[in-house]
Amino acid sequence: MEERPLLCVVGPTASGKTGLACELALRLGGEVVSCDSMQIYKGMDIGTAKVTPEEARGIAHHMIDCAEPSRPWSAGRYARAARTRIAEIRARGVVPIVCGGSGLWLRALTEGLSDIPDCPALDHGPDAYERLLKADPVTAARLSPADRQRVFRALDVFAATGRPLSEFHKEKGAPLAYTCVGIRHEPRQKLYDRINARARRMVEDGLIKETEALLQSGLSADSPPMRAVGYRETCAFLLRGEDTPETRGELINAIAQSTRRFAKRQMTWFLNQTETAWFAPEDLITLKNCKM
RNA sequence: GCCUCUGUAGCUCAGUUGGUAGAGCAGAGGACUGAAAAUCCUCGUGUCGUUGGUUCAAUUCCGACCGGAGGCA
Repeated sequence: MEERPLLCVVGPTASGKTGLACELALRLGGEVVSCDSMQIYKGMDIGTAKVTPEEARGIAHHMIDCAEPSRPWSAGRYARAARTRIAEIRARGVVPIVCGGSGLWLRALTEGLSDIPDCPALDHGPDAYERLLKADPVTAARLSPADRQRVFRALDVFAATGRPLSEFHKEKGAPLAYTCVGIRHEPRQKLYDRINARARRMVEDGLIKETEALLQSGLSADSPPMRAVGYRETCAFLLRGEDTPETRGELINAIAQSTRRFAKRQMTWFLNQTETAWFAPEDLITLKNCKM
């Protein structure tokens, strides 16, 4: 079978990726493969804006609800699973359409990551950076000592394999043939308006109950999924224990604000780390009206 | 009407024993190889409310006026 480049719909949160991916799938006879580091988890629906049946219009979606929030996935695990799934979809003669806003996950899927064994996450203590300086000076040089997450990761790799992370990075992953189309709202305020409205809708649609249920299932408030935009703020709201119209308004504002910042980071990634063909939402309306 | 406090960056405020000012938040830009919706880096000139006075020099001291808060009538 001919391998057409993998079509990927990218862009910041709330830009309209889901709608575009479904529309394309409908026209191309495709199925959607999510590339979203939070929609992968069960029980996180409202806060991650997962596709609803109405939006999906019968289009099959993959790589959603694959994991329990208590057992977080990694970009590497996602890439392996998604590549397998994409191969299966293609084997059926169906066009896979990737849709998502998780930059690193998309890179892992499309470009591949270096082949590094699983390394247990350890607590490397306050002098982590000093130790990394000795173990892996190359990685240490490009990291800020304050970037504990990356410093710890580099030490994890060294502890588990005895090799510096920078050595692994010299061996690139295996890339796929792919092409990215992105949705870009200009001026940015247009996107922000959508984000603000969506934050409100999420709370109205039951984000608080959803978060409560996750916490009651035993998920810790500082587990990676609970630190996601929306859930983090809702946990703080729940902890405060005051549910009034005012505190709800504050919650909505807090969620909208961190979502805006998140969207900005996503745009920085896609603009600078990927080669994406950008379309304005207006152009996509035209696209929808023409025969493909 | 009188008295007291107050007016400094979009917001909350600090400060200048008189030499034109700085934090947090917000915002902007950036980085990014298994937590990535994460994590981290960089960026602050603003008639220091207005207007007179004192002074070599006032945002800083004094007066008046305007806005805000409180108190007394």
